[in-house]
Amino acid sequence: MPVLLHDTMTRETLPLLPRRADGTYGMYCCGPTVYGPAHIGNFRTFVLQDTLRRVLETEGLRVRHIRNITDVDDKTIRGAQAAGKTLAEFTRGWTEKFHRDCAALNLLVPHVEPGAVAHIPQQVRMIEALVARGHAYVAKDGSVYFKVCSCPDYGKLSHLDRSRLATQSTNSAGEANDADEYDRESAADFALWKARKPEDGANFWPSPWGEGRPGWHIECSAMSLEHLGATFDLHAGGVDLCFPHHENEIAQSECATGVKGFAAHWFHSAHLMVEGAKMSKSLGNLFTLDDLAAKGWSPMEVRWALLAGHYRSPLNFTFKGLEDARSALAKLERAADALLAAAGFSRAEFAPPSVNETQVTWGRFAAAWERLRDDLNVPGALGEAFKALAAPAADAAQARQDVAGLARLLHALGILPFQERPALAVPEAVAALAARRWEAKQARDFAAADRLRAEIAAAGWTMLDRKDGYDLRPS
RNA sequence: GGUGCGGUAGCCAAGUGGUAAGGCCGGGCUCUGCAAAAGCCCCAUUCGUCGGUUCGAUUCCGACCCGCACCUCCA
Repeated sequence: MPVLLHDTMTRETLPLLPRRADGTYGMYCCGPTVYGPAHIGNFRTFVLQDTLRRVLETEGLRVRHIRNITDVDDKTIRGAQAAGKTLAEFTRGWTEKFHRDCAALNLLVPHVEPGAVAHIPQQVRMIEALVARGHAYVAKDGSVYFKVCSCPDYGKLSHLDRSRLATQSTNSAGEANDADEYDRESAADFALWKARKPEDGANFWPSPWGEGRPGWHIECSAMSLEHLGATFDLHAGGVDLCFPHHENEIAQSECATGVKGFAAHWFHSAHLMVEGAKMSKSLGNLFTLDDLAAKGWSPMEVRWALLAGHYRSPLNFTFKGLEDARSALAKLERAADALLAAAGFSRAEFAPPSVNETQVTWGRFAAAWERLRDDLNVPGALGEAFKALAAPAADAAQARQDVAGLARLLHALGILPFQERPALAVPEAVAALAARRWEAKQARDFAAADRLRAEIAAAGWTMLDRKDGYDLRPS
């Protein structure tokens, strides 16, 4: 039974099967533009892509995962100039930050992470092919545009009517489109190569059409061709990329190579809302992982919260949702501990299964896995997992099966249990009060202990007693 | 206007032509100097509205209402 996933192009839920003879499953994911820290909206998409990859690998497929880094565009150039750095220095810094965040969220490292700047020749070659085949034209200033009307099935992914694309004037985005208004033959045509402008600074490259830089869409076409070939299994991104980015990629790639069927399957994840509102800088709700860490939320709690909804529905990210995630994760960890104890295992033995393991054991988590395999239904899978966990294992043998199944399931979800939560910085005064209260409690001076508890509460902290000590957390 | 997604308990969120998973919160009990935690139990006669098909619909069909997203460079 293969993994099933909804496909944007056909609008059907289809099996995910490798098309290559060698059995590898090639997936290309549109990665970040590295001009600042990625926010949780970006990470919802990357977490979902990572989860899909994990599910495919758990199913036994050998996945080849490509995720690009966009390291040249208006935003990166402006950012580098504002920071007084070269483009390469600037984007390297943000790429490294991105990698740290990905690691914290337990995202598997892609097999290749190609960058646009490192693939200029490939992009130029593809543009040359498009010009040679009559799918692109050179404008007066040396920019090159893709001729949308030369591609009869343009619009097949987003199901947009081509006749409307060129003529529409009342759409919401029509107004703010001056940046690329050079001298296109049609409003629907898009830039493949942008002629050098003064504001580009040192960021230009030679080409047959003069100095300049590649347009945005062409990088993914060139890099997917370079690393996966003219056709490959799956292409992923956020819903916003469906049009025009992915539509343009299809047009460029298929027209340049002459091979139809650029990507066999399209995986788009819905956007994230924050506290019921669209994320935007003006609302100040563009949280980064660091923002959330500063408020005491661990990356695993964030990952859980980001996975809490089905990928095709918009997810409303809230602090209540993070609290839910924290409680649910803690509950899962307790249940896992109980299972480990029943099986006679230690936490160290709660390891993900090896990829080549032939004996696939799901124990009582088979139903959860079925959910996951059917259109990446994470909420359904979690529901089944908790249902399975509600009753204790019948005996040690079942507990051992369950441990294997749960470990496998959590590995597929990328959930790492038993992570240390980062300790919050406790103010010295509060720490001192807590120490005094602990002493008072040990001396059974409960009146003093209660008084100190109240003082700690007044300072905004809650003291939680354990048998052998205590924890402090902001109240 | 076009295209798409969705409206299920206080919140989040699955799901099915046969009578509503799960998580969070809340309530009760047990345990416990107190507090918290934990364990156990309880918590939607009902699935946006109105029709239709059906022995039976939340699930299929139609209409309507509401929300959201995209419609040229935002994951």
